[in-house]
Amino acid sequence: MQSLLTGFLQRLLLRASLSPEDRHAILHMRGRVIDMQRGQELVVPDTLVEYATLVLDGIVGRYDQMADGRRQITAFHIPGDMCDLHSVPMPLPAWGIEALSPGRAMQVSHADLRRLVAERPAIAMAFWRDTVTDASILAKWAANIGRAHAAKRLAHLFCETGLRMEAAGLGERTRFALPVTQAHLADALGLTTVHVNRTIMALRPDCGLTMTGGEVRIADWDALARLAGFDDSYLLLRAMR
Amino acid sequence: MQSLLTGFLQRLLLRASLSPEDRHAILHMRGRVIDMQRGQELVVPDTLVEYATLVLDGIVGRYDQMADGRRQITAFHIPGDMCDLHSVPMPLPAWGIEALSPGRAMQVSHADLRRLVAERPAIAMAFWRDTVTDASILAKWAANIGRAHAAKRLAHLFCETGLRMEAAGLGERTRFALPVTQAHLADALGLTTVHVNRTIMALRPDCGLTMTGGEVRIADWDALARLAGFDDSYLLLRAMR
DNA sequence: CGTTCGATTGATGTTCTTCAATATGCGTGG
DNA sequence: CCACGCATATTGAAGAACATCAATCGAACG
Repeated sequence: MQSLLTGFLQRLLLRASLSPEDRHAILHMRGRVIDMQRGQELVVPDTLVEYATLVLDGIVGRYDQMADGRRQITAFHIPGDMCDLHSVPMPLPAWGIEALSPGRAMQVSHADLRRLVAERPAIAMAFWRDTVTDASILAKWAANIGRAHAAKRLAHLFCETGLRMEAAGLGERTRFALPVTQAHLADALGLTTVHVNRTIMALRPDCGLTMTGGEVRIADWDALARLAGFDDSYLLLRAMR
Repeated sequence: MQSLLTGFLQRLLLRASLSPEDRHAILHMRGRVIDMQRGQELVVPDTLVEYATLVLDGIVGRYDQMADGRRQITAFHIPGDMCDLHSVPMPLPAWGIEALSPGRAMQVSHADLRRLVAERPAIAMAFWRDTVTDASILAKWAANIGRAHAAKRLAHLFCETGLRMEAAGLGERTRFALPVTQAHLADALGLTTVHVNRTIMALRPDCGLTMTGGEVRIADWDALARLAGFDDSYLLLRAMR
């Protein structure tokens, strides 16, 4: 079980310092490992949850479901992310969480997490910081959706995901696995699948961007970052160093 | 100073239960009261902050500033909100905060807040919960911006603000002060001022909505809520009851 | 009384959506 | 091994929502 948790600990250590005892406590959390199918619901909106979900493999998405059937994805979670750590202080979320690709996850009970938080202030602060980081990314998504054109939105999302993957040790910023569909990208960016498709194809010659077989490759990172107006400070990767 | 803090305590108590000692500790926080002008910067992006800001009067906005001058407002903060409580665990935010109207605010030092959090686990949880509530609202904003047309976006924002005002004891959902400009609304909704103006005027006959002299009145709440597809669960007002 | 900021209006252009059809890949069962 | 079905990707044409540019109006304020 320990090896499954190293990714999560690594993520926390990006933005917090934890004592050996705290690290030990993180690595010895227990949970249930589940296999996920694409589209599988992990958290249903407005339903009480009793565990947080650590992504082990695959991509998981948080989304807002509208009455008319439209949906907005508000986060991509990559392996090592404890999605819905929010539910520890607030176990009745209005959003939903679902697997965007096949993969595996570990469900860690709120009872365990609350005990950890109560006994270890440094872990409490690290968890709080983790949800604040998530909020910082979400604010940037809102800005991207509200104020950028399609090409810039896509470019920004790919830059962000590349950096997050690299920071998590899951590839390079210019080459990483992102096994989601164009419809998922559309739901994340507030666009239609048709327009996402056309925009990605326009990005290929401009930035050497390809997305085939669930793998993203970025031949010209600088061109993509320039188009996106990308500034990584919102990822808070250096905030506590 | 106590009376200035009752609004914040009231806000926390919407979603948390605190012991008399905890309440006492909240009410006896100390801080510096400042007057705000419209447009005044409270937090500059990518700059270290050493205090959180409690809104006493007026409206405060969190925003993302893009390189090309465009800006996206990612939160409206009303009196009683401790904006940037996020900065307690993460004092180098990528976003900015500015006064959207004249008003007053109280700056509470991080040192005091961290001490409070370290000594009082219930307050730590209440603060964490507060930032999670903010994230829930932000996720809904992202969905609104990404997936709703202009009229629906505006209607949703007015419904949300009305309910939050009412919950904070600052008016009724159908009548409350919102002293922001149409340009602010545009920046919050990912639209232009021109389009906001035209859309508001279209909402007047449909939902009896008026916005004059910084005051919003909603004659037909049900029509507005229907248009917005409004469901208040994301405000988490009943989550901990 | 002029200045400034915000609200309003008009005309025109463009990004993106919508609707529809077709293509492609991939797993599954015959 | 091939045929089939399903999900995803791709392409085209037409229309709608919103942006842009530009001007005017109105109220607050020094």
